[in-house]
Amino acid sequence: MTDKDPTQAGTVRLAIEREIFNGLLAPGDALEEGRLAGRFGVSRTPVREAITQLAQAGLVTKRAHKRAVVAALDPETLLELFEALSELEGAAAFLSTTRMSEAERSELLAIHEAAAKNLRLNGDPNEYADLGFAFHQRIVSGCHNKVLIETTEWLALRVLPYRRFQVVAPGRLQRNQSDHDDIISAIVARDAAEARRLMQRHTLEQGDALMRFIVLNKATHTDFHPAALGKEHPL
Amino acid sequence: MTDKDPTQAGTVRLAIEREIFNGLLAPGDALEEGRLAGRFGVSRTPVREAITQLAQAGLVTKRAHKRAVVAALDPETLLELFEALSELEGAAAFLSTTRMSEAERSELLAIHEAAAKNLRLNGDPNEYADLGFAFHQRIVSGCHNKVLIETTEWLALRVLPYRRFQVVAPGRLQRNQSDHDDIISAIVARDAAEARRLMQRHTLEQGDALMRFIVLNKATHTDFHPAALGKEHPL
DNA sequence: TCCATTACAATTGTATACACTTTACCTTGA
DNA sequence: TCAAGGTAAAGTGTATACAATTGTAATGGA
Repeated sequence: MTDKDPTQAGTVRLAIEREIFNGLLAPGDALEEGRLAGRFGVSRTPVREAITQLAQAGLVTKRAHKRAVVAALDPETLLELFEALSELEGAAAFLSTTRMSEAERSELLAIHEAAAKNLRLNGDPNEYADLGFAFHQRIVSGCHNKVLIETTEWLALRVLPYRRFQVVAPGRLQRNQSDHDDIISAIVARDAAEARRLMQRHTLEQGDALMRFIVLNKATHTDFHPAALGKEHPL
Repeated sequence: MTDKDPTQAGTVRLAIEREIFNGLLAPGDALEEGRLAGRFGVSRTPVREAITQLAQAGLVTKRAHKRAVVAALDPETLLELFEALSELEGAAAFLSTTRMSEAERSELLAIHEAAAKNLRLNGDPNEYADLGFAFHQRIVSGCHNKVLIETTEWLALRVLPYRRFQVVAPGRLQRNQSDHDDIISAIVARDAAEARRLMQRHTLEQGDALMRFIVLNKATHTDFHPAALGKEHPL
């Protein structure tokens, strides 16, 4: 997914992608080719190509003769996204249970334990979030099916701009950790079917939690504009 | 997926896509921007944009400063593709079992029965293939999850160029039909878990059959070049 | 005042020109 | 004959110019 593309179009694409994940560019924001070209110091051509790629990836939407905008997911689509993602991550967990190498499994355990330690000692929540992300990623990559991995990451990418809204609801982290506990247990016990079931339910619940937060906090889309969370918006 | 895009880039993209599915452009073939531009009577710019889109969709591969080529799937990737596809179609079957409307269900039944009739009367094999495709498609679309549908079709698209190699092995059609029988039964009985299991196994077996055929018939990739099956290759 | 129409500005879509990279061929030497 | 190097051809990447379309605001009439 993150191909080292020495071409300017590739560089610009990564830069825009980064700004979307950073929240500098939020869902609904317009991507003007001319401005971006000026900001990045290139011509419109590579910018246009970058936007085309992002559009195909689903991160921005683009209709003929209209300005491209960062993809804004309505609650329904967000729910569908998590439903599909839960199936894919569940499948990955199923396959990973029997396919992970010993090294991969112990790395997964190490990540899980680091997260547990962070939680016990009331560590940095951002670090905990990163560990949680790593946890999911290792389970997915453990299935050793490049197509499945790519597809899963492709979907996960689309919800990434919304992850920043994830609020730390009371008890949410503990619940998350205990879910991970159970998943680890199933994997260690080589119970693939159970790993699938737990992983799927877990991802689905994550989506529900995010959805609930967004629906509760929104009047219009602009209300949960990431830039409103502290970052100043660029021209 | 098939957006009506009045722009030339969109038209060119559809045209190239069509040629790939037709076999006019086969896996491994190079896509030269200049030639294509000449053939379609446009400049290189929209052609280039079309290729970028196809590359992002996975139908062609493109590296910097190298000619874009129609994606050639090695057997390993093909297997991975079917494994992932089987999970998605299984998930779709699971969801469709409870979500399909009465109309959708009866349409699915009608398709299934038409296929059965075709098989009984030794009808046109191409028609049977079309009905089989429709069968899968209805089950997928019945899940009412646009993201899941799009993702599934996206993967199915990538194996489409290879479907033409599907040989009618003896007893293969009967086996296919009996698989469909069982899936229908599970859906009618509202046994979602069983529908998932059967659908997943079925898709996986389809992939195995295709794989087996390809591996048996290939010495090099060019040996199962679609153009070799009758169509003359375009310059 | 309000709405429709129309002209103008802003932005996207396409063509063309050019720079840079890769590929292919040809030469040259052993 | 074959390998290595270099040179020309071909092809991609980017910039720029222009055409086509859309957004916007001003103007006129009711």
